[in-house]
Amino acid sequence: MNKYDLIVQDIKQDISLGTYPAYSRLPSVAQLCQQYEVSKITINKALEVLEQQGLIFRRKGSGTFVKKLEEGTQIRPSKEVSGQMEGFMAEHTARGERVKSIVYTFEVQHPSEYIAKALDISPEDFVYRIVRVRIVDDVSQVIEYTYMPIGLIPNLKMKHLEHSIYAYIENTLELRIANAHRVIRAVMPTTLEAERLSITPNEPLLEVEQIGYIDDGRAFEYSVARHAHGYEFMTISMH
Amino acid sequence: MNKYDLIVQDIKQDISLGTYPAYSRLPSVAQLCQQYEVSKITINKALEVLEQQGLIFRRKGSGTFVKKLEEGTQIRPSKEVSGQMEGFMAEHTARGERVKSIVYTFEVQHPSEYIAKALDISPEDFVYRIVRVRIVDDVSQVIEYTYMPIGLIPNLKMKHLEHSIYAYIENTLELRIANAHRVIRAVMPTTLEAERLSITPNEPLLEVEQIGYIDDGRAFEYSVARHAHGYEFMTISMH
DNA sequence: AAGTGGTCTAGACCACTTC
DNA sequence: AAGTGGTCTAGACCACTTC
Repeated sequence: MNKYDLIVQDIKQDISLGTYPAYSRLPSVAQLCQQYEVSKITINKALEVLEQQGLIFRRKGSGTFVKKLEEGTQIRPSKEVSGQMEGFMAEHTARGERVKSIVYTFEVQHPSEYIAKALDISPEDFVYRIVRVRIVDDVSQVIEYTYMPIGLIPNLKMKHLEHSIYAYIENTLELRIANAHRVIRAVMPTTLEAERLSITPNEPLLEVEQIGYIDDGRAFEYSVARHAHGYEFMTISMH
Repeated sequence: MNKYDLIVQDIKQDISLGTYPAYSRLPSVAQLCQQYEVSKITINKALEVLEQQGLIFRRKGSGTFVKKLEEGTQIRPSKEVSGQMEGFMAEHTARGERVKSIVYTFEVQHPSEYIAKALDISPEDFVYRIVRVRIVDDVSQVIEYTYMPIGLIPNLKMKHLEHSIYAYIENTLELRIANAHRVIRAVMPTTLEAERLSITPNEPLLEVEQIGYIDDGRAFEYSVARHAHGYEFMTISMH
């Protein structure tokens, strides 16, 4: 673990315990350097992470302050702001929820031109096509259409789909998932989707189209997830 | 302008001109240090920015590589990944589009308890309540419900609403907008909204609920924007 | 004038990949 | 063994705010 990550965790804890209450000033960078026995750059990196997670704000010449948290915001011990890249399973089981999956489709086919482009492969390569509904605490939450190149993700089995594909990729294949590009839209469900999600056909869905990348830059996943039941996507943006 | 920002701009240009094509390796950090006559930390910071914008990826022990851009992705010369915090007006006029606003409501009132909490003010303070429809190239794109504390944003006038509130805040009031917390959902329009947006009542909208902050940590804006016509919200997340 | 955070340097050491 | 990016140090200088 890096020094700055440890400092991030420590300051996070101090904020969540109320040692540093909302609007209070953190010790100055110089003081934090002394306290943690590190150099200025290490403190700076830690504060940068905390700022990007929306927990503090920094004012040149003035100091670093604890942000007032909005109602219902939880300080996460993990690195993620809103649990984006952990995978569906990890995110929900971490909250103590029961997750099930119904797999409607699991086949291998040639990708459409659009998907081939997104994954940066040839239309003559093969991809898995997976259709799953994810069920959290007995409520159908989301229907996912996932495409993955078999060349990159070999030997994918039904049992992985029923649990976590991400765990298979990271633990068994030992690939490191790096980041994802997402496009978010509002859509209406098709008749089939409404049926599979047990919703009325006039409930809008939040569609998240995603291309996931591993750390060597290759796209390992193109997916479209359509979330029901007022699913919320949270994000923090810097000016 | 910082050194690293200049390097970011320069490398961006080299990528968009094809000097560094997709999948090619950038010069090593050491080489870039020589080339730009800066230290390693400066190059690192520049590459960090480019990575967060999704233009490159870095592999320890291996090098820094140009990412394959998805179809339709534009490299922006500005700092923003997806133009989140520039304000609606600036974002669209930058693209050469004509932007108009219809102001339906412009009044001062006490905030609801929920909005008072979001803005971290008392329910006895006053806020502007603004309802606007934004029209881009003669198409109604979005209806916005905006609440701002009059204590923080004094003397707001109709002419600002018709153009850019952000410009008024940054240029006239000289407040610096720092960041925003957003929650995104899919919703259906009300009958009134469908009318004002000139859409059918069964077209889903992308709702973006936002709290905007200035650089001293105070919330200057609570707003709910409901976007029509398949508006897309784009984001990049790191693992 | 004193304190603050932001940027930057020259250099060190490390884990990792193999250009 | 050589090259790579990532982290970290001790210290400098700067713009900014006034703790």
